[in-house]
Amino acid sequence: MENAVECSIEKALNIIGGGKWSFLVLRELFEGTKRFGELQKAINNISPKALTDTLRHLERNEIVIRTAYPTVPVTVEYSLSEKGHALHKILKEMKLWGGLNGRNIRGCLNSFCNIFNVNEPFFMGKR
Amino acid sequence: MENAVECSIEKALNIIGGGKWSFLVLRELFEGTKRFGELQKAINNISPKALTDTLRHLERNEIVIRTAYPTVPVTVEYSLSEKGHALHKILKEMKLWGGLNGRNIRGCLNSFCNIFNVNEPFFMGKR
DNA sequence: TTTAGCTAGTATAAAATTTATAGTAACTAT
DNA sequence: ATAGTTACTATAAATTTTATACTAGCTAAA
Repeated sequence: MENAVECSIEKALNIIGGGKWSFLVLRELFEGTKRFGELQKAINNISPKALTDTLRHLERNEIVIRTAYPTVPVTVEYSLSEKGHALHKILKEMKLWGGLNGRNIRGCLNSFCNIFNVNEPFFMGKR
Repeated sequence: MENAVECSIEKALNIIGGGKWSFLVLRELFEGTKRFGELQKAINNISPKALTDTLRHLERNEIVIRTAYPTVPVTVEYSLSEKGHALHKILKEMKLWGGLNGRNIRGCLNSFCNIFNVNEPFFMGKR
């Protein structure tokens, strides 16, 4: 277990989270404070467990702040810490790139697949 | 299977790859053209299968260009396409953030775990 | 002429992670 | 009493990732 050397990109990735949902949770929280149910509705196909795990991970890494209010039933709000807000530039560049380079590619590949009757090549695995 | 709506961030993430290795492969390729063996050596703990899968994925999405030379044994080089180069800004911001916010956190948490004898809280799962 | 070594991978099974599904507490509203 | 709310947890099943060994097609050394 030699974790000695770790570049800044690895550091960032490890803190943000290896999971595939972190960036999408962050995307939602950049819009402002949100509740569990709102996040679940906004993020397509995320399971409550995956959401809980992602939020806990981000919380432990001081990116997300969890605030529980003693209402009935309990109300829990999630927001970004300062460190979390600092991630905005990454997301911004990602959005820019996705907007410029992501156009129709998925649709094209899906069409390709349909026409030639081959496996969906877009993701590395099945969904 | 409704893939109808997809924000730019999702587009970017889907193209870059859900896998946990894509960003690290990209990091290496920003340094210039590299070969399979070089990438494997440079990226800690990546298995040849994971590397192959990641490279194929990036290739299919036109981010990485694979060039095979008919030498003996065969020589294969991987480099970034123009679209791949355009990802540089994302990586740059990630590196910046990681440099500023990633310092010692892992070490601190590991120490915390040792002292209080709790599970490693840094990753979402076990490694 | 066996032996080992190289590159760029595959094949397979085992391990780990992620998902789906159902269920929980502790209430409120009807 | 019944259904509905929120923020989750538990469990097993499905999927993904990893480890391990193996391949082709050569070269270079002993």
